[in-house]
Amino acid sequence: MPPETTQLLSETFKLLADPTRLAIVFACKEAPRPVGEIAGALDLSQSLVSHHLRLLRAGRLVAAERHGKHVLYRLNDAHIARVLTDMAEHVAEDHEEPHP
Amino acid sequence: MPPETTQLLSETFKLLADPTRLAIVFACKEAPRPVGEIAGALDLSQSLVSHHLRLLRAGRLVAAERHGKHVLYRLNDAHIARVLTDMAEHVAEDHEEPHP
DNA sequence: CCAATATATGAACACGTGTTCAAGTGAACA
DNA sequence: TGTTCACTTGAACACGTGTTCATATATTGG
Repeated sequence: MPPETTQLLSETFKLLADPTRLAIVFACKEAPRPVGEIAGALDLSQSLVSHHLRLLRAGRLVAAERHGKHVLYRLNDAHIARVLTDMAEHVAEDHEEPHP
Repeated sequence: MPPETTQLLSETFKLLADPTRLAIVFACKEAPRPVGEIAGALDLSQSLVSHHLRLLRAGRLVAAERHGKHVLYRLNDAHIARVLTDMAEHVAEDHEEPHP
């Protein structure tokens, strides 16, 4: 495992490591959504959502596409969706240790 | 998507969001390894590795098992391994935009 | 071209967290 | 039993980063 790969990987995980940003990612998981709609749905300022989307786009977790006045954001590829699903399943598993 | 789920998910991703910690996780991906061996392989202090493993264990990303003097650490479940694999594939994809 | 809507950007503040150094447990073997 | 090896824990420092407020860019309609 080369250190530069570890570095890049950790930076990508870092993008999912903030609750607000993660909520934004989930918000455009099913269908591409414009910034304002995401902000409205999550009750966040447009500015904040835009800042986060900028980072997410830089890390290639989401992709943007312009439609008239709106800019639609979507997940970048299937890997991301799978990572989200698998990690969601992980945390969904119950935390119980078997009772001795 | 309930906010508490988003919170928990982001905290889990946060554990993978540090290069050192991520390297430690990868170090015990194939086989369970004692702390000292991980520290040696990655050229980190035992203290630092132990601190990180504590967090990783709290987040149930790794599990510990005592073998005599040594404490062996391994990945907690298959979800984690899959998340690592998928994300590694994601970052491995080339960053090229199609040339217009 | 001007107004209006939608998104992006910049600066600055407040806060969490990775790291180190030092000292504390705990198991094993003589 | 006491010494040594393997690991854990605590305190303290330095640094990155999420958020807000204010301002800038871009695209459509009149």
